[in-house]
Amino acid sequence: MPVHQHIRVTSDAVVLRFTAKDGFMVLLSKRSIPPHIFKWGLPGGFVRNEEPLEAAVHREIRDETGLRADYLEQFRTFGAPERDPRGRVLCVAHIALIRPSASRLIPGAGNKEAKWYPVRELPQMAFDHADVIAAALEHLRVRLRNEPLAFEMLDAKFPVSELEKLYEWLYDRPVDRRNFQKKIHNLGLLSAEQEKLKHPLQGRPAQLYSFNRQKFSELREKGTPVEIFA
Amino acid sequence: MPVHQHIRVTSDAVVLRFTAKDGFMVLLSKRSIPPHIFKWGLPGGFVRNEEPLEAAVHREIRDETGLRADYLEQFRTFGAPERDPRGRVLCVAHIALIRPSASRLIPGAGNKEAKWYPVRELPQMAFDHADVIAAALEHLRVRLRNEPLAFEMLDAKFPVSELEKLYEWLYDRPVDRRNFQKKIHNLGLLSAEQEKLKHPLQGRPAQLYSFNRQKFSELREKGTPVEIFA
DNA sequence: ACAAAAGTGTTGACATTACACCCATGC
DNA sequence: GCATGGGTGTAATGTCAACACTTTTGT
Repeated sequence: MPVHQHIRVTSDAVVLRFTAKDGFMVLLSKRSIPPHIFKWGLPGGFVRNEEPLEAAVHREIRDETGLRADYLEQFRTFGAPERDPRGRVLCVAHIALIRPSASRLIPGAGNKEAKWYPVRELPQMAFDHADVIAAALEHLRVRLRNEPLAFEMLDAKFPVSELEKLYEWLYDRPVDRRNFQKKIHNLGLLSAEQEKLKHPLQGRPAQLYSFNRQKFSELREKGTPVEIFA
Repeated sequence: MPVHQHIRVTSDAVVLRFTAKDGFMVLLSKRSIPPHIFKWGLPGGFVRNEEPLEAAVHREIRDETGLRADYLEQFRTFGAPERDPRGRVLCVAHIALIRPSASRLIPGAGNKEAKWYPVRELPQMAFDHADVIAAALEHLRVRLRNEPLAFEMLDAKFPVSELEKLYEWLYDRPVDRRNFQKKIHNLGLLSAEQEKLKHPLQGRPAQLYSFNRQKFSELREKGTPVEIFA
């Protein structure tokens, strides 16, 4: 039991939101203290001694931005010895997903200056946080093929096209609308809602669907392989 | 920058090996000090202040068991506040894979008593290490579908049946021998070797193959989806 | 009427499943 | 020659990719 070990630990989050209009956006907060003062960094910070890692992330997101993530998952710990100039600091990195309707930043709700940035146009980043974001997206690309995480980024009711565009954006390739609809409907994971999209900017209003979580669980229980996206 | 944070960090490994004869085995070392003295635990230990996480794992595996892992990958950090009675101790957990030919334990090569245990018949485990092993296997089940990690658990030259049995064991279901061969050969990832298996216990000697890593990289580069196992 | 987005069906290519017999070797 | 595991083909089915026109709405 080493008395001499001196490693500090932060719990940080790559908070992501998606809209067809803006693509994937990541929530950053401007650092107000050194090191890397005035650069942008991931919401997060030092874990308290008795605090679970996930609780720390939720607390930091709330304090720095006023938001509450709908989904949170740890994905990797960054531990390169030189990643923080203050000394050895591990970063337990999480992916947090938030629905567009819950992602509005209310000025003054958090203690820091926080802002959504397009994932493909990041500002000058603190520490190795650009790497962390890149790793988070790569992790998502793996997870979204088989896990219904995309639905954590959409509002409760959504048009199929929104889901499709999410996948198109993430894998950066065009998807055939007809084939996508066929596949997603054959899986039976979507339930049609009464309503149609109210205010399309242009064009025919879309049918709205919700994710049938129950159905998904049933398929999983039965061991049916569920591949949402190839 | 909290002077009051007091969290210690270990880097631990679920070291796995596979043979058709014994299935998946995990390398455990017997604890010689409290807490959980005389129980079995994962090889691993406290990270040094300037030491990368992976280096710490390799060092601990070597010191405790005398072995050297062929493949090492971090997969999750366990951080529940009460998981260690000594106080807050995070466990950065890794999966390590080792080939059968490199997995023989030489008594006295490590400082501790180390032993291979069948993954399905674990002894009394220290800390939450049984959970860590379960999570590692679940992680492997996801990774082995698309990543060529199975080849890190086989010797350089192996019969197809060995690969097949590895997948059968991990996913705990029978696989059709003919279909498996067809699929794996169509992917083109195996190169036939000159030799055949020398000393089969019984039956016809098997053709030996090696993993064509180059070919795999080419497919990846081209963006061809490579699904090794459904 | 025009612009914009939503909805929809068929076909050919390919991949997956299910299934049974012969082959090479050691004893 | 017998026991053991290795090697192989075909037919039916299901899945995926490619492809274009019509519908509904707002302006």
